Amino acid sequence: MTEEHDPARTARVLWRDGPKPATRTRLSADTIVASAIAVADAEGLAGVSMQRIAEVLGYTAMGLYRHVANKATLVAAMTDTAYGAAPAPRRADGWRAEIESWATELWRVYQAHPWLVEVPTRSAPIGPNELAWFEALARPLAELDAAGLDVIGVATFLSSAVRDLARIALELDADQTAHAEVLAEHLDGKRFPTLSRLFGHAGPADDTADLGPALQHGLHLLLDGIELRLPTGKEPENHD
Amino acid sequence: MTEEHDPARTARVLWRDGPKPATRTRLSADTIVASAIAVADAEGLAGVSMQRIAEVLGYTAMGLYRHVANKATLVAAMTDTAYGAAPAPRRADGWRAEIESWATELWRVYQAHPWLVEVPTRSAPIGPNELAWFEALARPLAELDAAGLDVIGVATFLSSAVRDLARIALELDADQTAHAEVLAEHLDGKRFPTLSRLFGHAGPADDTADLGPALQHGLHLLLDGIELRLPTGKEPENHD
DNA sequence: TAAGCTGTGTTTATCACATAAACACGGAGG
DNA sequence: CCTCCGTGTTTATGTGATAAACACAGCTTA
Repeated sequence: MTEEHDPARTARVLWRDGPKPATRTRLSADTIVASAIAVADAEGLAGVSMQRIAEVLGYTAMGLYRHVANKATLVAAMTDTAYGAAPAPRRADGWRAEIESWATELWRVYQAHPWLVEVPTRSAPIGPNELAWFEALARPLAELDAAGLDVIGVATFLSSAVRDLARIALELDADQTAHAEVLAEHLDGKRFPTLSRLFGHAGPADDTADLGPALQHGLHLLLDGIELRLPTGKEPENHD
Repeated sequence: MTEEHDPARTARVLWRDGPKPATRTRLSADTIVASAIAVADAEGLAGVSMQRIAEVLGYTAMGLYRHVANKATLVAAMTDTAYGAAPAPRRADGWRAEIESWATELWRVYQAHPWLVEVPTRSAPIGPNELAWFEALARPLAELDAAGLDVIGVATFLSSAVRDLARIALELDADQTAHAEVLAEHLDGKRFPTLSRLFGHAGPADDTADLGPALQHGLHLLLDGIELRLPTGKEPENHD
């Protein structure tokens, strides 16, 4: 069991609430986080160990602890940093376009930092960037005046879908053939009629590897559902 | 870096394709998996170590390796087992009800085995139960004859949302107050106008802790979106 | 039925990691 | 100049996965 991830301490790093900027210091939380992200980008979260990061920076593992409390904190900081600045509002484009673009941008973040989906998120560490992303999605939804729309609920639903779709897509990316084999071997038509028909005999690898389309499609349906609730019988147009 | 999770080997355990049932053996993969699930239910995935499980069963850690290859395999087996049998088809109830019920059942699985959302899913290990769950969702969708509906895409989208919503709900459950504090401290109205308005000053803890509603709501919208594509101008009814 | 083979569990050992504790060194303040 | 503190280092501990060699019980076969 890992040590008791202290959320308050973590928050202080995430929001740069540290007490003093310190003096003659070579290392800093920011450089550590940056290196850790670089390593994770290249080798996945598994490649990030205190020793490894220290080594990359030319220090010893224990040196890092002067700046980051513990590994959980480091990972939390990496995470929030990796999300980066949330997309700027684009009211002019209309709410649908804005939300679709939001989802696409988030998808790109996961492509750029695949390890984000591996981050064990025990005790949701909500950092500034993560919050800003959420805000950027909630705003257009909130301005919508759709009957009985639960903004937080929808926003959570959507963020969740994006994250998990990204996770699956990245996993398949990494492990396509093995996955396809197992499936091919066991996907018999009696037990799984629908799936075996849909996947056909070609195996699903190619179709499912890029979940971008699934995201677009699901999102589209969801937005159609929202549009239904807008005032005035404004018919949902065909957005294909 | 953990050892190279061999999917073929894992598959053999998941699908019980093992070569021989073996002879005079006290331990077995099934007992090991069962104990591991029990431990995980009680203490989370972090509580599951080879030593721990062995100890529970009255053996040494290395003894387990005669039956499970490695820890990744064990976890994969735990996972598929924990999902349990997929819900039986209920065509009579209509497709909406069937899908809503599917989501609810899956949500319950996550409540029963919270560690499922912690499972690091590198290289999607598709076991029989997982596949059956997916089939149970894909079937009603596939029978739907909705214009341009990407069944696999929607099914993936929905499963993803359920899993990740469950993850978030469980995390908040575990860590509510700390989370609320951080939020309360940093959620200023200038940077996050929408969020701070929606959350109000009460803090979001109570509202977001139970994501069941968010799931119901998002699902509802999604289904509305699907319903729009059904043949004949069959108007979506109000399912509140 | 005795000698070995094989399948099961054990002992021992290694290595990777996180992190605690004591220590060392260099500059800032008295 | 001496001392203290901040910053990084050395040393040490504990946990976990898992390799390798070993031990023992039955089954096999002669």
